[in-house]
Amino acid sequence: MQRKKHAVTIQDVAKAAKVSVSTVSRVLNGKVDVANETQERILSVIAQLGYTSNLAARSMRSRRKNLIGLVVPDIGFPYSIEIMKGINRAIAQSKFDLLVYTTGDVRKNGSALHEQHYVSLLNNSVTDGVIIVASAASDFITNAPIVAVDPHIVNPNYPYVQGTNYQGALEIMEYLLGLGHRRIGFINGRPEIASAQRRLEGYKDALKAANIKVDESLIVPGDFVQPAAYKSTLQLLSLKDPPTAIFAANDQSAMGVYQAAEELGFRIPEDLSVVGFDNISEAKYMGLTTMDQSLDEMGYAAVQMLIKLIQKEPVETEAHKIPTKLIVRTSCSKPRH
Amino acid sequence: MQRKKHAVTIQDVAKAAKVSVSTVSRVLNGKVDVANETQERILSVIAQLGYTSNLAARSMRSRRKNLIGLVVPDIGFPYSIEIMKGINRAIAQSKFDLLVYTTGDVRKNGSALHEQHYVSLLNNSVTDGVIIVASAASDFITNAPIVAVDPHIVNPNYPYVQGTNYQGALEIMEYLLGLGHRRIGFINGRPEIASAQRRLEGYKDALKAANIKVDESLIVPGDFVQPAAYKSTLQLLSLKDPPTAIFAANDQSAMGVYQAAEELGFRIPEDLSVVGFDNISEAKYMGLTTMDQSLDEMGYAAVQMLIKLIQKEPVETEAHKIPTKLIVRTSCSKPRH
DNA sequence: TTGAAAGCGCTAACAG
DNA sequence: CTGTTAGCGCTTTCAA
Repeated sequence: MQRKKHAVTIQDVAKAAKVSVSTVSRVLNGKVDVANETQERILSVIAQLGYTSNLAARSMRSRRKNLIGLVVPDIGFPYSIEIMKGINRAIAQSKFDLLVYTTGDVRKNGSALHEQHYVSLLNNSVTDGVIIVASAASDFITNAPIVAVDPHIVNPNYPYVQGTNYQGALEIMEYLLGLGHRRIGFINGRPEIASAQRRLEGYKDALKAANIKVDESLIVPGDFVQPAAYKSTLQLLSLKDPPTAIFAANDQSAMGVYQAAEELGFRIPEDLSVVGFDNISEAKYMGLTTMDQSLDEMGYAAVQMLIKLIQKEPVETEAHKIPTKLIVRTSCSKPRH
Repeated sequence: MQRKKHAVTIQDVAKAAKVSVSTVSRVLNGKVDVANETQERILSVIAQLGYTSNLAARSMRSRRKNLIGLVVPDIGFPYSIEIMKGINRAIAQSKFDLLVYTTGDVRKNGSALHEQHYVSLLNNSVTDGVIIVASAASDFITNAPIVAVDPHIVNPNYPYVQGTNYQGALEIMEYLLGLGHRRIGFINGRPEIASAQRRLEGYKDALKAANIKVDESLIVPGDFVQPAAYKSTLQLLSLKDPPTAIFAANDQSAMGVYQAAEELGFRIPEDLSVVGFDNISEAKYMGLTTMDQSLDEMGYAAVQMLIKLIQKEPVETEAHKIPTKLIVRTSCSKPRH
């Protein structure tokens, strides 16, 4: 059974070591001006009593906490997980620890409105800086620095890290066009989100550059989720003149495309070439080509950036762009006529 | 640019609303004894100033924080991620939020020794209770409750949740023995960890029950990681009388088995049946059979249990056992003679 | 219904 | 080198 002792405080330690609390505080914070003998006595008392300083109290008084905050709506979502992997990697190499705050569900606390709340919660007290994932706010009021990863809005007024969505979309299209595809379907993302907008722009611009008229009937909703993409793909593939290739705005929708294509008896990639934005580990088994958005690199870069801000080192003012990369594990096919 | 205003405190709110801090605190905490008029005035000032209460200060004074803590060494590791998925699910349904503390790397702060530290850090200040993953300590001193998920040691002195490792191993063996396998290799886990010990026991007991002598040369180290399992599998498969099936103690080592088997030209499952403990999403593409440890269920159950403890509701004193389940996506083969 | 004041556990001057 | 003291921002008696 866990001992439910009343938590031992710095006072208890001071009393037991027969010194004042300030002396204990000094050894706790590694100040040099403490006699060796006293220091050892205090240390041994601390060990003996199993004392751990009170996070809340300490945070309230000291400037530096060596703690970085992360605000995510949902830590079980693959998207969040990828970003967290990168953040974790960077944290492991740093002297900072990480405190992740989550409500477990975007809907539980209507994220958009409450982002500011959570950021303040951490940043005004326990954290030296905060990373916020997929933020929708255009502004944040904090005294400690903040860095956003893949913000939803287009030009936020705070430092952020994002992928090269437009460039990536261009590359996907160049790849497909290079194989000879002329009718390429596009499964759109959530239209209000910046990254989805950029991907769509890339799709359109690539077509224009190739002198192919944009056929709006080939652009269908997907909302970044599988069911919507599935439905849209069924629709796309039953056109009189169906596309020979499909570009899905993210990994979830690529899965939806796969599901629909399989159901209709289309083989991938022989009958239908599919490229999905974001990365899917099973992609190679499904014949999909993917455009890796390197979410983990974004998380990694965000931590680096935040640490610089915390240490007041210079940071390039322009957004950190993390390059996307095309992963052709199973080649797409040329269109059949 | 983020406004770096000095954080707005309850004092600022009080001043602006022309009331005392205690009155502000009252409306903040939903006390009833506040005049409607005052209440509304304060609320509007709060909104206007963008006030967020200081987590640290608040934690110091109040008993209930509606916050659950989670201590994990590494949030980028698949094992941790699975558990966190379940925890996230449970948190989403509850009124509690989650605060995850991680150093990013087991090695960064020699976990075993520091677990107590991190638990106290959270539990003595900001959280109402803590979940600790893969704990190695046999005891914890805290004033708030704690629940361990998959503890490393055998009989910890605190509430915990774990899988049915022994039972699962038996089932795997019964499955393989039922197919006719008689020489079954075992890739061991980390021998000091309870779950690995139970899996090995299951392996041995199943053999004994089938009147097959345990051949120690078929039990090889794997340490729960791919490289070690890979090496051991090479060794196993080059015996004069190699096993016809291999039972890997976890998913990572199953990957190592796959890699080695592929390299030596063994086809799975035709030439070699492989069952791995824990779950691998690509398993079905690789011909592997898996025993799902349901790490996410363990995380989910841990939250449920912790919430009951926090609310001082009764909890079965005996450990929560989460059943493992065999996933036969691609059947193993019968041994060839 | 409200305010004044005490104090949570800690750090940071300032004396000695 | 060490102790005394003053708060950090908040909740919570206790009076008014």
